[in-house]
Amino acid sequence: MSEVVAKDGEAGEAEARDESSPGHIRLRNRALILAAAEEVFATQGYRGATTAAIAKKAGLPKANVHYYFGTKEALYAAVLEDILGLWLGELDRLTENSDPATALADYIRAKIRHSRERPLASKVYSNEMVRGARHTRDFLKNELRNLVKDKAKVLEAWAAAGKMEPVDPVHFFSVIWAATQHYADFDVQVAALLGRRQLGAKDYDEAAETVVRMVLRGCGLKDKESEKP
Amino acid sequence: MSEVVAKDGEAGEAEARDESSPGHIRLRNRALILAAAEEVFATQGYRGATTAAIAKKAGLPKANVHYYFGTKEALYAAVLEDILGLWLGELDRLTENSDPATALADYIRAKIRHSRERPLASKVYSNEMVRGARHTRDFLKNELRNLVKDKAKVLEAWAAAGKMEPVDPVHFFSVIWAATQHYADFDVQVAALLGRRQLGAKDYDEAAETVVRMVLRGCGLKDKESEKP
DNA sequence: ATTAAATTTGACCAAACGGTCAGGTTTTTA
DNA sequence: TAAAAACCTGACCGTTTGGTCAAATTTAAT
Repeated sequence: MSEVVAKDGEAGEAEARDESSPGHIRLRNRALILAAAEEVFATQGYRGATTAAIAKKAGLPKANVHYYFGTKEALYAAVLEDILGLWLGELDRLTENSDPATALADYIRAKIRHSRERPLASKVYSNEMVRGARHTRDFLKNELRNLVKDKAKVLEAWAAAGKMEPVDPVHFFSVIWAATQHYADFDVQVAALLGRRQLGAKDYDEAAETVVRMVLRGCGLKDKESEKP
Repeated sequence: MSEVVAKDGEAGEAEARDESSPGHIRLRNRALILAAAEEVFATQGYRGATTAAIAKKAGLPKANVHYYFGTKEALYAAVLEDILGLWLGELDRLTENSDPATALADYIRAKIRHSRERPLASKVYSNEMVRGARHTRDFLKNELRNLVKDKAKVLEAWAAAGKMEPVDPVHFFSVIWAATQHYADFDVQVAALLGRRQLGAKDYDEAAETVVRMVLRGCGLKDKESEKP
């Protein structure tokens, strides 16, 4: 129903400025609720998330959640908006003038780091896609598609300059996103296969290097062991 | 709560044998309900799926669903059991004696075909993983982990024979699964990026070739353009 | 044909759900 | 400091949910 993005909300989960500034209560409570909602939506799904559970996790009464966000659907849209914001900024490293191997390796490592640091965001997004992207159709068809078109030009330029082999940009990015987000969405599965209770720093590093190697070689590039974040 | 697999259910969505055999009603109705449940669980999530919606899609009254499966959770477990069965059989192609490039390429193409033919199964599984694999913990830690250990030996043998470079088996399979299942779970996203309403045969073929190229080159193999299913 | 077993189903229930609201308290403004 | 705006929240409501059940019907076994 409601559509998302391009409304520029006020809180990205970060803190309000100092105390006792005009809207500091609103900012703080919205951030509390958004963080709680992200967790509950990620672990319970849209329908499984109850406003009562979100309120409890945020440490507020349920009516307060409705006071700030109105409906559950509006709260969900706000959570998604936060998440889609993260999505868009990360591809900046890929420019015609940068070195393909370095830029791609850094991008993949950044995506894996993101999977480690904000797995809940990835899970909410994954859930949204699996259920048919009802709240994000326009984002996919406009913002994200245009972004891929832009980056497709970069890939073409690199290929034209003989720096890499030509690739289909959509499938290229799809595989990168699938592989990197897998370590957030399926963390339980990977951990079980590795015989661990949780994934550790080393696991994420090895994951990143595996993906980097496959992607770089997949388009005719050599792994340069670039600087790791 | 309930655990899954290794109970060998009776219907894999297929038909009962002929009519008027002893348990033909049970078989037919269970299959109807399982198919309906897979669709509803895939598109609505566990909590979003209602027994009423499943019953309606199966063309039966709600009480009938409970008559055959007892609780919603038991029905969910039965659906998962069906799906996990598919999971296990597909890795058979990977044996020490087979050619790595051919076997891996065929396996990846089979996984992509699976994503195309049974996207709902993949979505139910994805949802289960994202939500923490509460019904599949034992499957992951036992059946699936042992399977990966087995196939790790095959990869080691191939590497020892100089047929490919050594790889971490868990990350290797994780990337393959992530990339292939992505075309089922995120079909809406890929379609949007390609500017289509739905993915077509050509899209899946190109996806498969992209993944095959990356995976084969990623472990030092040449693409042999093996027979496509 | 008779009985036993399996199947069908509308009606019903307690619990949980998203959402509302009136009346109170705190914060901000003037 | 007084008025206004923003914030808070227990209690409440209509709806939906998973699940039950008894009575009826159909199918299977003897």
